[in-house]
Amino acid sequence: MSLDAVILAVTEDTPRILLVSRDDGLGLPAGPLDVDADETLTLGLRRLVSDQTGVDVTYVEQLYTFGDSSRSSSEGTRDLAIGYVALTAEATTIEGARWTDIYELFPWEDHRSGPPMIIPDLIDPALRRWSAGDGDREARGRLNFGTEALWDPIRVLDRYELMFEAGLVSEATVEASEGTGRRLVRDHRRIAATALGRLRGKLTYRPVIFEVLPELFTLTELQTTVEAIVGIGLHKQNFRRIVDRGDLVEPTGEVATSTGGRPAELFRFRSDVVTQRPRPGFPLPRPRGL
Amino acid sequence: MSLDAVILAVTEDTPRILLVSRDDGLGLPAGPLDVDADETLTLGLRRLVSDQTGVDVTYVEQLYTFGDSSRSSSEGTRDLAIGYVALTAEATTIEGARWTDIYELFPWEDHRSGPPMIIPDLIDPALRRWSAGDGDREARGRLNFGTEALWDPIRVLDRYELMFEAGLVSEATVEASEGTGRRLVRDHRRIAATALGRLRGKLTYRPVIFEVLPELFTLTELQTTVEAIVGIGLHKQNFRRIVDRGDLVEPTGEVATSTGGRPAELFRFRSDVVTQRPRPGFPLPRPRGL
DNA sequence: TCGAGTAATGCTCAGCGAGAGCATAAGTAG
DNA sequence: CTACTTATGCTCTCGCTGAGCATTACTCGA
Repeated sequence: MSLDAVILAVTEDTPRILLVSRDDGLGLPAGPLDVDADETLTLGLRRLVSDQTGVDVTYVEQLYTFGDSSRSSSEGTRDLAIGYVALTAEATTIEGARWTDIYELFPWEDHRSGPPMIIPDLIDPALRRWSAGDGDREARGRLNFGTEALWDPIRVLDRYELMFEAGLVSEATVEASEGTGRRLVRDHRRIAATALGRLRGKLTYRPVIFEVLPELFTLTELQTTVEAIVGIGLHKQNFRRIVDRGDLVEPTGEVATSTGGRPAELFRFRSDVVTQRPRPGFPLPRPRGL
Repeated sequence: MSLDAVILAVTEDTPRILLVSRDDGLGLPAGPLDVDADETLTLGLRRLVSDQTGVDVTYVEQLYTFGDSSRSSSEGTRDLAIGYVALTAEATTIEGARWTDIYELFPWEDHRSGPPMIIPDLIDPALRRWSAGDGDREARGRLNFGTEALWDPIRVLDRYELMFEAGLVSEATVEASEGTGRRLVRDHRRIAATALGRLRGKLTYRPVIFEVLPELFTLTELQTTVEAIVGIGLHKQNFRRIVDRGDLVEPTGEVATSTGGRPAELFRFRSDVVTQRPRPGFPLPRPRGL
């Protein structure tokens, strides 16, 4: 039984995932649960991450338990893996661990400056070839990579699985096209996709974003951090309106010494929103067509 | 390592959970994974449910993996339990298994005819005693059981945990007040709460409701089934509008031989919505105040 | 010192969707 | 034929969302 951790931080508008070097390539921090030392699974995960990377995470959420027989190491046993997402402010790692832009793993997921070129240049043509004539495949292609108006940030796993089925991403045992992002060992890239989708969804109803922000921050920093994770650009004034009305932050009176332009006020997270509002978070623009 | 299943069906406007009799009381169908026989965890769960209850489920979704040391049976090992939600049309069970109205477990969750009396009569006073003077407790009480306008159907687990902390529900090792719903063995009632909340949320973006409906149904049957699970009443005409605009169903031309009143047309689920819309489901009325 | 540049913050407005109610149609039971 | 019941259609209002314009408060260079 192993614990696999997807650890995310955001620095300078870049969402980064913590990876470790293994014999067979890069992978997630992962390892067995120490049943003697760790009271809970969450504590086990924290210790494991700390041991392997030197990073202490602030937020932990269980993702999914993977246990198909394709994971079995030998007959009569079953390798279970419990996946986790964890958040933290970016910190220095020990030897063997490194922060990597998560969009290196999923280059089609970053739409902050419009749809990335990899979609029209590489994915769309490949999907067209893959689905030629098959109406169901065509519909899935359209839904997942079609018009920008239908783009749904949370469907990360659906898109990854579509790419996988179409032979566009490689996993440990399956070779596929090049140029579609960095591969990880075993099914770790798939777990990372699950994590990114889950986190994007969670942002809309829980204030988890503040786990990756410093104590004090400007509204612009808050916005660009949200955008980094969600992968789409947001309207500045409307974003402020959401923050205001949601009572998510409180002003501190201090201002940031900015570089050029009017100085921004510094804000602090109001942690008691969670006992005051049923779903405190950042509602994303809804994809059109329900 | 065990698999625990929360199996739900809806008959005659009542959401029912499938329970089995054990030495120490009622509980969820549960048992170990057969690593030889079952290729995947999901298949293992289906077999287990079928063996213990005689029911074949149509939809299975993994919920959560529980593994704190409080579950350990002995030193040096760890009892893991993977919880699942499953859906099916209600079917006859074998001896020892029975369908039970899920609101017998959570009587405060059924708001289809307004707030249930147990809230003002029993829960509110008890919570007031529990939180007397403590501002944070008071805020949590208000948020979870306060005004009907803030009632959020998906926060089932939050409410259960609040009840538990306030000594209002019993679990295996913890005695509490009477009259607050049927108890189950171990932490099975908590798992059921997790399942109900998850399912309510899922309804809003995935067409899982059709897993508990027959092939053909009227719009009223569809609505009452949704209401049964969500636990709140919905505006009839607006519900139709959602169904129409969401392209979730298609007319069959046939009509139901109803009892009294104008006959209703029969509809069928359009299963290809899932490849056409990013989030096909039934948006619930949002709680006010974000 | 002044003007240009840059970013923060304030305000407005059109369009859409959700919530709620009224009106009509099409059956059944006496 | 009438009263009753349920299904279905339509409308209207309000609030929220998306989008843009305007103003403020700084820095930097001429």
